[in-house]
Amino acid sequence: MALPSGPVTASSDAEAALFDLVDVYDRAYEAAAAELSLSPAQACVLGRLDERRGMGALAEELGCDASNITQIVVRLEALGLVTREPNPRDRRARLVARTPRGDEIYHRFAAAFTFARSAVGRLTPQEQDQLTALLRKALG
Amino acid sequence: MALPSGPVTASSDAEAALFDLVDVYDRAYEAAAAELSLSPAQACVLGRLDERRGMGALAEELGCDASNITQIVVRLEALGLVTREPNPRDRRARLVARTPRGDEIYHRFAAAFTFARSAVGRLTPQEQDQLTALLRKALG
DNA sequence: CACTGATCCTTGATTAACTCAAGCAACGGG
DNA sequence: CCCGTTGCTTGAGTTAATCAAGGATCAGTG
Repeated sequence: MALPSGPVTASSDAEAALFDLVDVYDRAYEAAAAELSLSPAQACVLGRLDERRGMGALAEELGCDASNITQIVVRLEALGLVTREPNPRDRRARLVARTPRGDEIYHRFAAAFTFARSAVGRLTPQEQDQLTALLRKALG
Repeated sequence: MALPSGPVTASSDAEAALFDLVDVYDRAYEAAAAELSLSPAQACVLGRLDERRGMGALAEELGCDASNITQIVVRLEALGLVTREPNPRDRRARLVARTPRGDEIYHRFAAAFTFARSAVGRLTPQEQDQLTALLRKALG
């Protein structure tokens, strides 16, 4: 289990609530991945492959070094969850795509990660809209 | 940079907003730690040492194996940020405490981690209360 | 007091994530 | 046909995390 991000001593209830949310969210994500024997990073990459895409695009979107993506994709490939096809338009590049098994595992992961769904589900539709608006405003 | 926790394809705006919040929060935490040449895990442990405490208490609070804490604390000790004193009441146990330098570094970290503070600061006091209530309800 | 089992922590081994530096191959403009 | 750039991989090194095993100490019991 990754150590939580915080808390820095919260100076308000709202900050403390934010921290709790982040902590529970992250732990739930990790637990859902673990149910399918995935690391959080593997689940994350798998989740970005609804469309096939290049290694570089993944690295940029995820804000990490390309070599990190290489490593994670190699492991996903070894698990039979993705393929790396040559890109016909550019022979330097490779297109990563989920296999049928990758699709299945990912869907099961998405089903197992109930936290965000059920958290939102505890709110009325109005409250959901309120929350969305408040978070968007807070995010600036 | 740790890969983000999600998104699982969000089925509502509220879920997407939750994900965005968690992502930005985690990245900000990591960036603040990096400013002080700390890993997120080191910052996390340092933040739990306002009072001196045992290794086991840290492991339990953080939900990880004791040997993980040993490792992190050893590095913090090598950096001169914490000490491991013998526990006079139990010679098996050791009490971890921040050094003055650990205090200083941690306070600088807390100052650098502005995300939660400034996010909440973008809201009026009423909105802050609303947000807190909504998050608490969503957390169940 | 001596035993016994539990507790506290460390060590060692292993895996994964992440970063950086270096390199290869292919692209594309002159 | 160069040559700089781009896309990705490889290699080396650090950290985090887990598990298994072990040493030392404690605490209760006979």
